Amino acid sequence: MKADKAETKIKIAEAAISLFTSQGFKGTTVRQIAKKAGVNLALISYHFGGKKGLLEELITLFFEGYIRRIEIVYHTSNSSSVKGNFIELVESLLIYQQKNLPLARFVYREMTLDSTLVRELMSTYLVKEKYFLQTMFEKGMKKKEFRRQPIDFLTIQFKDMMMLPFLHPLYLSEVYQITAETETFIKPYKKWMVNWFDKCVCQTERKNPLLSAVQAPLFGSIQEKWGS
Amino acid sequence: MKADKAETKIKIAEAAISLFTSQGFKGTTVRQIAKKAGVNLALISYHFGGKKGLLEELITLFFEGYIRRIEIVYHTSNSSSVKGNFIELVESLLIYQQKNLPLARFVYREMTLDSTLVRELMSTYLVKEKYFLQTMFEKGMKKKEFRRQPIDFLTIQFKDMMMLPFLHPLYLSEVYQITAETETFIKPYKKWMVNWFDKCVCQTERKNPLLSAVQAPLFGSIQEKWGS
DNA sequence: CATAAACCTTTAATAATCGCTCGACAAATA
DNA sequence: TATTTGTCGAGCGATTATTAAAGGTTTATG
Repeated sequence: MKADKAETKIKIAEAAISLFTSQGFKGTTVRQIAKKAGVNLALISYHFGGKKGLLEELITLFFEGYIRRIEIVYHTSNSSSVKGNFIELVESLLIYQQKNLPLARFVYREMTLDSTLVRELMSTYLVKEKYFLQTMFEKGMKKKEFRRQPIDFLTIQFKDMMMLPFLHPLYLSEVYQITAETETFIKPYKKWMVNWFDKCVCQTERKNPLLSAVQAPLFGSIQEKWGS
Repeated sequence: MKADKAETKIKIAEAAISLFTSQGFKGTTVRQIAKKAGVNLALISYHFGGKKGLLEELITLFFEGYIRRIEIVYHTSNSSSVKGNFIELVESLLIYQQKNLPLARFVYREMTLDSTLVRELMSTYLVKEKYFLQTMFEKGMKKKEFRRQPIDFLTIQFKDMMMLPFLHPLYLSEVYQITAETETFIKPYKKWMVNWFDKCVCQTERKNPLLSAVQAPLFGSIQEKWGS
């Protein structure tokens, strides 16, 4: 019996993601993957050119989609404020990571290792990510919308906050009974990040007495612009 | 020739930490450890009861020191403000992690896996850590020193910010040319975290006009209390 | 100082498991 | 029918962690 080629490939990939996520790449055997996928062991080498090829294909798949999301927001954002751009970005990336939660988790973990693959991925994708984020932050600073502050730390913290719930889901569920998988998570966490933008990233109105004076009546419309 | 027992054990532990950190636990073989430590292969099983025992001993060692640092600040802090307590904690934990940077990195990575060991460690150490942190945050809120906000997110973000530079040092050095190993790192990063406390955690003075009015002349002494 | 006990280290070997490939077979394609 | 493509079982060669047995060294005891 000969199933569809694409179908078995997907079955292998799904099984691999699940196992890599909970056990790590090195901690997972091709036999486990084949068994979980319900296919023959040799098909992994046939379709992906071996265990290592499977890993690279999965990681690349994740980062391609990840960077694409950033580029889309970067180029086609219709928000007038930079903070608005960022909020669109936050929403897009949270949804993307949540949809690919196990994949994201194991990719992020794997990226903490030392290997030539990791270094290649960093110079390919993460340098690009850094460029987009820092350009956006700088834009916000130039417009006096953001407070001037160390841009490296700012970028790193933003990325880290975006990554946190998907790198440590077991920690969140075991210690805090928070599940990043559910739909109910994204909303409050997004709100939390918006609050961080307001308090830490944006220019505080206190430093500009004039703006502070007119702030109250304008409050509604400004909020509208930024989205809820 | 027979070396000192403790000496051999330390050599093995150091080699293991180095290799686990860059290659991961599963990615490291006992032969590599023995070769790097310059000792016989069987000594690892002899001294640590096998590779797994070595892992558990190292992780436990790290968390024991980690929790002790928290407890010390928690019980013996001489700061009058809760924010002052936290700043002492930040400094103590940053130094501890920096002194054990490779160990911290591989422990944090290993904690993102699914295993009974990880779950045990979480319920043993991370639940305790959560208790201390949340109690401190609640104290700050009761004293109106901290703004009322979701305490789970607050605690998680604090822990995450404390962990960030030590879980992703390769990312920081490859993409940002930041090295968490150097002494020059702690100071600006600590400052960054203090700023986060001021902006995001603490009650803003704007909400209390009276305090705001007397703030300027008192500025010096308050700053003194909190430490630089 | 001599001897026994405890401790540390090495050699050699074991069983288990690893990723991967080969040849046969079946199904689709031409 | 001939060829390509997908699937499978069997098994290869290499490597894994671990251990048992024995040798060497230190320490305690008389």
